Amino acid sequence: MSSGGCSIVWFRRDLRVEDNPALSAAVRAGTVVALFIWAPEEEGQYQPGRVSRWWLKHSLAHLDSSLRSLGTSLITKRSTNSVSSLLDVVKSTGATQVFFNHLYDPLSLIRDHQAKEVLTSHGITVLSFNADLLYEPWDINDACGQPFTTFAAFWERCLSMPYDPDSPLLPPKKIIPGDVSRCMSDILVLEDELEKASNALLARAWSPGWSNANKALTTFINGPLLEYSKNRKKADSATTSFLSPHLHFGELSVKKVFHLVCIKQILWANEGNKAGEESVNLFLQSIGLREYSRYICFNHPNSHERPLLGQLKLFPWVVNEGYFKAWRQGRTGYPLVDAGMRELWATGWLHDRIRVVVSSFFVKVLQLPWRWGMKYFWDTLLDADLESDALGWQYISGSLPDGRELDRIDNPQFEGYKFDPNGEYVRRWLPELARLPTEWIHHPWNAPEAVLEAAGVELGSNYPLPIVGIDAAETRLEEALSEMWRLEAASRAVTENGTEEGLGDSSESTAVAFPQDIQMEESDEPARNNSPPLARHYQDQMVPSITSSLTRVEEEVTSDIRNSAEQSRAEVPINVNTRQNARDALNERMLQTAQRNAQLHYNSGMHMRNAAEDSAVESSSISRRRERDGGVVPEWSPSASSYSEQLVGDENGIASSSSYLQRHPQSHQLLNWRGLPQTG
DNA sequence: GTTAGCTTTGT
DNA sequence: CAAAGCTAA
Repeated sequence: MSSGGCSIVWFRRDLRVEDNPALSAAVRAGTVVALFIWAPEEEGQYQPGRVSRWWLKHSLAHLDSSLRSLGTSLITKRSTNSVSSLLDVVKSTGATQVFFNHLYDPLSLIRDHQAKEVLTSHGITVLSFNADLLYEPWDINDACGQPFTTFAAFWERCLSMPYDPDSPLLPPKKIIPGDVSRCMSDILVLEDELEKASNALLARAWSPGWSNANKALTTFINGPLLEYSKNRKKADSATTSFLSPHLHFGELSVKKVFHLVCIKQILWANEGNKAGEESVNLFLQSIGLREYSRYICFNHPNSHERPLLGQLKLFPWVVNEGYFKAWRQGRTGYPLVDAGMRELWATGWLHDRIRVVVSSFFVKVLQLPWRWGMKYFWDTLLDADLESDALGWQYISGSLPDGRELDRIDNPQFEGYKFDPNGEYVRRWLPELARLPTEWIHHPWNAPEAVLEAAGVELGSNYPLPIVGIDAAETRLEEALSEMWRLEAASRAVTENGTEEGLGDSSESTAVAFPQDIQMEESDEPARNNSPPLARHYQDQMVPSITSSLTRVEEEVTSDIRNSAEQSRAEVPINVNTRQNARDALNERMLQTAQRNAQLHYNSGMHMRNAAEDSAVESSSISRRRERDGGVVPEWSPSASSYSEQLVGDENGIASSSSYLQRHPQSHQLLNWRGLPQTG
């Protein structure tokens, strides 16, 4: 009956009332319906894991109570199709506008575009905003108007932009509720009975919710931030910001973090506090990496499943589920790695340094396919974040132009003495090694028999011997790299012979199916210090097949692939599965469209900056403009869009695109590791 | 104390 | 590879 001007605010990973541009815009426009849609099936294989859902549950409750104190409440919907649920809510509330904030992961890019199209075709006004980043990805380009391809250059540009990030918005003082009398909330089941027991521990260490996020920020800025630079090497870290899960769910605005931290930096700079200034720079850099992860994802929407440097597609990963299991359980025989993996399993948390240690070990010593590791992180981390994790794993696995070289193996023994010099971290998480002297704690396999005996360590029985020696790993890695170059040369030869699709298309991601039985057996549970055992309930995190399912059409195909992959899992196919190719082509088209449309849809919601800044984008990709809601809204047209095509890369996707490589002088460093043979 | 030359590290 | 850190004259 009411509301000519009822607006829906579609909350996603922006679970806050403060500095939430979509919410503020809706409040300004009139009555408001706050909506959250839970549609995990849409995320394909990246459905949130147990701890992630635990966080979400509490964050939503917190948001709801904040909204209630402002005059409305959160409508929740359980759905398998966000867009149609959105439309249902529009109809049942009589809303005329839908506002939401941007996301940059590949699935959201497509879904949000669909949402915009469908709603617009129903005569609904849709506006979207930047709530997640300091600057939108399309605002950060090099001198030629191209996206950056190395982090340092990207971040330097961000920090020297001619205009500051928007200042944070205050929370609304009051919200006038829309008419939801015909719109019932669904109860969301984000945690089942078995999981409750496991999750009970989490609440001791973490407090989800936007106002708790603000408290965590204040605590950090007034405390550990000052020593951030000094402490960053310690595995045992009460010294990190602990903001990542808050940031993942958008409980905390990055713009606000940036703002407050910069103010602190100015203060310290005035006092001549060098250490403080340095700490702020380092902390901001980690914020920058988060920005960069979105930037990479937007520019290369396949980066969660394809290496950005093409030759990695042909790397002969070791497909060994035994290794994978040992890694997950913290039974690799390398104490620092094992301690990290057990901490991850027990708490859903890992210091950034240790994430690098365990993932580097995974990729370089075990030589397992990095996407397996990434998926495991996704399932177990409290702050699991697709964009950040993709960036991290690509960095580790040598598939970024500015990442670590693949042939440099980090030795967990030496890293142990660097990050955990007194062995305290290892002792906390590996009780079976607790009595070992520090001298041997990071390499028990070298310890004299008598020492081991005195410490109650029986290698091979209560603590494993290293499952792979570092020397053996180095040898195998070199061989693998030669093999990769051999395949790469062969692939190039085929392509140059004029064959349409050569080897190059048997992408690594499709060749290596994810193991199906990721759950750990009860009996093999790693020992854990004095925490009560967590109930093992992992079915909900069972890993599906290899592909991201972007569409329903595709999901059908996916199950076929799963079956065929079962049979030949250990093989890196030499020949291209034609069905797979068709799927890839479909994906490619979807993504191209999505990219193009993302360009459109983001442009249409963005706050206009100064004209000069925008003109580059506008002139290349926008042909018409029209007025809407008093704002100038650019409109995209295909004929004018060379820009978005470049973002996608060539027909082979991001990974193998020569254009990507061409823009990377450094990539050739990768190509030249130790003069590996280019042929045979 | 300084510094060339080597090792480590870094997104 | 380049910058930073370290060592041995």
